[in-house]
Amino acid sequence: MSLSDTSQHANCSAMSDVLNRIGDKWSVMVVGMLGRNGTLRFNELKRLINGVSQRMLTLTLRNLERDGLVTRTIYPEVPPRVEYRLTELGKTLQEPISALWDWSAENHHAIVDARAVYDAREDAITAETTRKVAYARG
Amino acid sequence: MSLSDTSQHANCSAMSDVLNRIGDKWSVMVVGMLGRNGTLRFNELKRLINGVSQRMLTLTLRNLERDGLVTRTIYPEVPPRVEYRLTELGKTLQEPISALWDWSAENHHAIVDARAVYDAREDAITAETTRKVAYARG
DNA sequence: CCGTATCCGATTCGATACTG
DNA sequence: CAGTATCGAATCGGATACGG
Repeated sequence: MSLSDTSQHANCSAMSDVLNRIGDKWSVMVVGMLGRNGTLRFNELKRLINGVSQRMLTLTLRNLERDGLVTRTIYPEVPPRVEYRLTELGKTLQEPISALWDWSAENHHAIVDARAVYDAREDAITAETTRKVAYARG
Repeated sequence: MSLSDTSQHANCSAMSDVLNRIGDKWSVMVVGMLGRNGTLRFNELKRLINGVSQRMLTLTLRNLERDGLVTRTIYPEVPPRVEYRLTELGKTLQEPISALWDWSAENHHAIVDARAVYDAREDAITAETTRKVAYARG
């Protein structure tokens, strides 16, 4: 099934829960990092992924593990060591995510520019309204 | 810049806001629908996208317009008619989104299965804990 | 028809503190 | 080191009502 095959009748809810996970910022980051580095420990991931909190990294990794995209290996040592890596299924996800990543990098500037144009226009409208109000008042 | 080029030094926050929009379920749906159908009116989109509220569709379309991915054309008629279509930039987004969509369709079952296995194991652990507690009590 | 405005419950997420 | 638990602020998002 491809996008063009997906008729109105196809149940989009099946895609939704996949997209909910895929679309999650932290999940994308984790898959990206594990894809590049192979195997990483919890705190290595935490350091690599800028801005993720311990809580969110834990939740993200649990969800990815639950979905069969990441394996979690515990080494019963002191201090404890836990290693994460992509499963075979997880590796297949690398390609579409990489495509999205590339697109983001390539078009980020265009989007930022478009936003600036849009916001400038919005501000102009607001300013004009303000002037009209001021005129009505004056 | 590709995924493999993205070093630890690269600022991931640039990707983040792109991914925030891309990862949004409704945005993906809207881009998918507009990509397939070319031009759609507000209520056509609302009907095609299962479960979207008027509020969310409006917000999603505004954000896509702001990001330069969608154009909004108003025809000053009675009753009013507003048409949405992808910009050139929006069309380039179709391919990576389509790849992700295909991956979702292809691997949805594997993920659901993995979740079932994971949850069954979790339940087993919980049950065992419960038994131990019951034993300790009894 | 195509929105905007408002309310409000649900969810998210960071911060913090604590554990094996 | 690698988590878990809890709390509160913030955001999300549906429902509803209203407007051009």
